[in-house]
Amino acid sequence: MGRAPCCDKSGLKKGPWTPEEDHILIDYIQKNGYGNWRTLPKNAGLQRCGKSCRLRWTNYLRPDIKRGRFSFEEEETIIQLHSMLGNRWSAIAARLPGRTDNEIKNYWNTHIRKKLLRMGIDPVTHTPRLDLLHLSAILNSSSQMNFSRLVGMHNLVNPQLLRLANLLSSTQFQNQNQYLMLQNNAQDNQICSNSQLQNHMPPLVQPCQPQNQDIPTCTTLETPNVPISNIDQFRTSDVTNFNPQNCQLNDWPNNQIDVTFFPEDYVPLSNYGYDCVYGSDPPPSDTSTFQSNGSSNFSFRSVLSNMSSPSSSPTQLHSNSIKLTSNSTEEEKESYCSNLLKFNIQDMLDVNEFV
DNA sequence: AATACAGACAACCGCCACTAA
DNA sequence: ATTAGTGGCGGTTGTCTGTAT
Repeated sequence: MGRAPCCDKSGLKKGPWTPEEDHILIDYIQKNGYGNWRTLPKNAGLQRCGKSCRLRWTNYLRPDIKRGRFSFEEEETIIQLHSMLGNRWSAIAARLPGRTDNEIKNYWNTHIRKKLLRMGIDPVTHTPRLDLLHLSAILNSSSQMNFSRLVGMHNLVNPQLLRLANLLSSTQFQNQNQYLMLQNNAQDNQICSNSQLQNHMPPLVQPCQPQNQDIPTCTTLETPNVPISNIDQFRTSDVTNFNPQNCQLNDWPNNQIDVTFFPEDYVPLSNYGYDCVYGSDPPPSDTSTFQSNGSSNFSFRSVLSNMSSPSSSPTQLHSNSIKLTSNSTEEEKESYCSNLLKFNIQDMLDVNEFV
């Protein structure tokens, strides 16, 4: 035999709380505390479910709640914590005094998430957009489907997108090692569970197993000869029968890519194309060819660690030449954030095209 | 001025781990 | 040992408000 039901749901009020109800709830809790939410509404004389009372109190009426806009420092903290903890809003809220999990969750979904997307960053993984990465996986999907076959896709997909995707694809195999290393570190430090960690790493190369329903599988592209000018069109195309095996072009020897495939001003990137404001390696001097076998020194890990490592922030974040305060304007803050997480690839193409 | 649309956020829903009975 | 309620959490929805047309 279990406990009695928490409340009889019939006849209980739902929807927005009135000031009178708030007053009753505050009064009651100030006098009696909030030990038992089941009996609280009845004792207080509220026609509400105990759960509703608890939510109203913890998310809105609690005296220690800080109302108003999030400061830039708070926003920065949320991003860092989210990169470590994922959508564990209560855990994030525990590190932001005066803020509730609900408030942080709302702020993330309405502000931060969109901001990261605008910057070309996947708000779930805190790495460059998953759709771009997945496209890179498509391109890298098998030994038979190497980079040279992109030429056959030129009229199907935005060439710039292909270039970006290939750029990212070159990092995939390296990421596997980094993932394993980070996983071990996470286990050692007990930062987060493996499943959480996986959510923060770029996908391993798993062709034909999309990580996200929105993302086409590798055997897609049914609408040949239809230029796809941006990623949204690509994603919404009816693409089911494309078979890379049917590509007619020969492979380039030694997996070396003709430099003419890249923009004239292209320079191989360090740090996976992230232009971290601190610690990025200088570009290699030889830019005549580009190795597509993942031998370049790009590193998403640097991004992840820069965003997630408590030691890297806020000190280093604040080391930027632009000093922001709580009074900084929204534009200043956004500009500052954009610089923090700027892609080098933005130098060679406009990522916003794909957002 | 009216309408449509988007953004913001409060509140609800459903699930899960814990635990009282 | 089992059952079922409680509290907590994350995801989603509903409503209000501001802005654009």
